[in-house]
Amino acid sequence: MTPRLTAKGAATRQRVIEGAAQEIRARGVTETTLDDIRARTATSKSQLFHYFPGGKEELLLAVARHEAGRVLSDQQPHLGELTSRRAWYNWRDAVVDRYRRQGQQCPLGTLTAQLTRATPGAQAVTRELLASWQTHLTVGIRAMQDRGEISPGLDADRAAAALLAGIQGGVSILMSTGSLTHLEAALDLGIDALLATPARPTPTG
Amino acid sequence: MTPRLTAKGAATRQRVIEGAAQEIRARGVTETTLDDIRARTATSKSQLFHYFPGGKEELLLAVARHEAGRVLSDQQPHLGELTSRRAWYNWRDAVVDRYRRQGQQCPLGTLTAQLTRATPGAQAVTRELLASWQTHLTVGIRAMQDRGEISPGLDADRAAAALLAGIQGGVSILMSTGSLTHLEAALDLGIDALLATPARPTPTG
DNA sequence: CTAAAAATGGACCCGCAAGTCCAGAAAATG
DNA sequence: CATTTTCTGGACTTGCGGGTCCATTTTTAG
Repeated sequence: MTPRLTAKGAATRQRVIEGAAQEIRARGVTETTLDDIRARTATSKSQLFHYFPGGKEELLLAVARHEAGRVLSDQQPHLGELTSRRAWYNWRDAVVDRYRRQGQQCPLGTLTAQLTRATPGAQAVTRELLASWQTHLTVGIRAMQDRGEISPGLDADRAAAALLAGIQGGVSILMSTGSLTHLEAALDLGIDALLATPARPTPTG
Repeated sequence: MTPRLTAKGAATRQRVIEGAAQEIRARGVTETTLDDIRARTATSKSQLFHYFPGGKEELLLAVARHEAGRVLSDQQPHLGELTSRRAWYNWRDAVVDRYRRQGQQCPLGTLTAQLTRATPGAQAVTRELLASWQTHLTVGIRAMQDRGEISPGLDADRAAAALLAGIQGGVSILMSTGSLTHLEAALDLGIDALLATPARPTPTG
């Protein structure tokens, strides 16, 4: 079934995925044809189908996975150590920066939008990405609660969900308007709401 | 240029738009062909091009406009009179309800994602929808500020932007996971944050 | 009632892009 | 080495779907 890949083969396969990702970022999923990918990655039609027997759909899914991986790694190390107010602000800046750079191209969003209907696998990619992202946030909130910087009464997971929603929405608005203001507002107000929570029952003194 | 429409013609045109919207909701933009629309609306190819000389793109744009209109009207009358705490909660419920009903089909999102690259018009539709939506929220926040229920120091427009982002993100997560929790969390925490704002500079006695 | 304009039906064209196929080169294997 | 497997090139097929065209019917207008 799955033919063993030689080093060369694995390299080619990877080259195709990355080239496809670039092409999709540059021109959009719907506008990208296998021939475009073929041209950019200096491969032949038979290679594409050799490494992705499921055709375009399988290739797009691989690209989606690739892009999903980048989303979180681009937020590291900040996302992994949300253990101080400072760390939260650093993370915020990393997120804003990442999406400022990315601009209006959202490969993953359009990819999944494109694939969701067809493949259950694509939906899983998004689902896992979101879950992992949210977990990181929840862990961060809990850490702050342990340090007494956020009220222990707050539902960490629910707060993380809301914050994540704000980010997603900010990004999606960025896609359609080109403006970062919503993303920034969502992050700023979201984090402020978290950190403004009285740590302990107002231990003033 | 634009041929005058008879009553019959206008009706047909409208039928096509609504049928196309249904088809797209049911099967997704990319999967929907002119022939599907033709079949569902009991029209002929020539009619499609008669009423939408610009072809599929023009038709999709019309559908996008149609769907955009529904987004806000579905939130009325609540969205237009956010002048009490009660009203805010009613609006919240209306939003959640609307998207619960819509489920994982987001015609507008996929439509604009599909069109944005091509037409500047599609981007304008989204932009205007978001702007109008946010304005309603801002007006509501200001109203609450006037009534002394929200601190006058709060930046109403920025808060509205954050809330809107949360909704957008909640919806987009709903699309990819089928779960309403994020939308609810974003709305609940967002509104709570607004209404929890001390009305006046803590006039405690 | 009649001429013009609009509405409709549906056959047809055409290009594009996904997918197939086979033959030949390169690499692994023993 | 030999031979088996993997990798590569590229011509070819094919179907689908957007778009065109024209003939016919229906409606409007004077």
